[in-house]
Amino acid sequence: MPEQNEELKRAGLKITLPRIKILAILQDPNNQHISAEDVYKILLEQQEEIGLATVYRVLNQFDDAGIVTRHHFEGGKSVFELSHKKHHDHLVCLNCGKVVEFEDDVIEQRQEDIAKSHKIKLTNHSLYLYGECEDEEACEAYRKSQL
Amino acid sequence: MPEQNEELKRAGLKITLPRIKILAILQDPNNQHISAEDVYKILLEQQEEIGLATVYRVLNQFDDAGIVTRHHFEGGKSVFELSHKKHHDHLVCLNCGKVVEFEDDVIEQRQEDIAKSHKIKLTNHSLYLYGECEDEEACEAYRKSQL
DNA sequence: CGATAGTTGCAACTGATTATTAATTTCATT
DNA sequence: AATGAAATTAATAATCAGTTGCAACTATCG
Repeated sequence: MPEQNEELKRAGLKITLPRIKILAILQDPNNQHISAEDVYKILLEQQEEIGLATVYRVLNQFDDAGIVTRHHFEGGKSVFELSHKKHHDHLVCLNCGKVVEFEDDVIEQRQEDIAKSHKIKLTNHSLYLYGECEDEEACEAYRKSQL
Repeated sequence: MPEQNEELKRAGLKITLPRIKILAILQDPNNQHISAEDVYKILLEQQEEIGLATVYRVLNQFDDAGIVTRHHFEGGKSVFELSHKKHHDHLVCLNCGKVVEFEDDVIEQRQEDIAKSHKIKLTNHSLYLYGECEDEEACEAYRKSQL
């Protein structure tokens, strides 16, 4: 009974095969910031009998339970990542799709100040930086490795 | 021949009724940060014969021409605003939907630094702050005024 | 005015996500 | 280990925002 089951129990979710499998996929370091479709594809590759709707449903439950965090990167579809301990924002290369996580206390503080100055209590925010790797070699190599 | 026609001409677009009407709606101070659907609704209220697809097409053309800027607020659908001269970010009240524009040079600078430190050339970014008005009276009043 | 390239409205389509529902599975209790 | 209620599932249809193909129209230039 691996630690995944603990996580599910803590969230008040029954331990089912789809949930265990999906959680395992999310825990794979290669799959940080993954879309529902891509989770589904991996499950199919693993010969799992699962419906795409179940993947969406489970990811939403994980989000509600705080197990994962949903992000809306450019490109229309949601991506999910395991909830870390600490807050962070994202820097995305539009060429290779690489995602860098960062945290910046100065920015965080300014956001608070700005909200306060407009008499709004901040509940959350989304900050995404988009750009292009300066090292084109590495960028191209990474892009190819992701297909 | 109002100034709208100039704007369209400059963008290399023919001056047609749908484009003039849509541009006029965008220029109304009440309609900053408006969705395609809402533009369409206003046109219908004005007894205009127009298709929703045309609204989407025209807004995309305006975006390409730099006349409007597209934003992805929480909630799935895009909103558009007339392109201002200077860059700014947005602070949104999740209760009443009020949108406050702000600019902060410190944040802008930190973003540049962060991107540079990760060897990524920044092309653009999206920063949205979400919260709740502290003045609940005013918030509620504003919310009602938007229906 | 007449030609033509750009536009329009409609309807059908897409891609991402959610709702419905009948069947299956978990799990606390026998 | 067997049981049964409640939760969960797979499959399918439905939805929602946005796009596209196309025949009919129209702004603009000569």
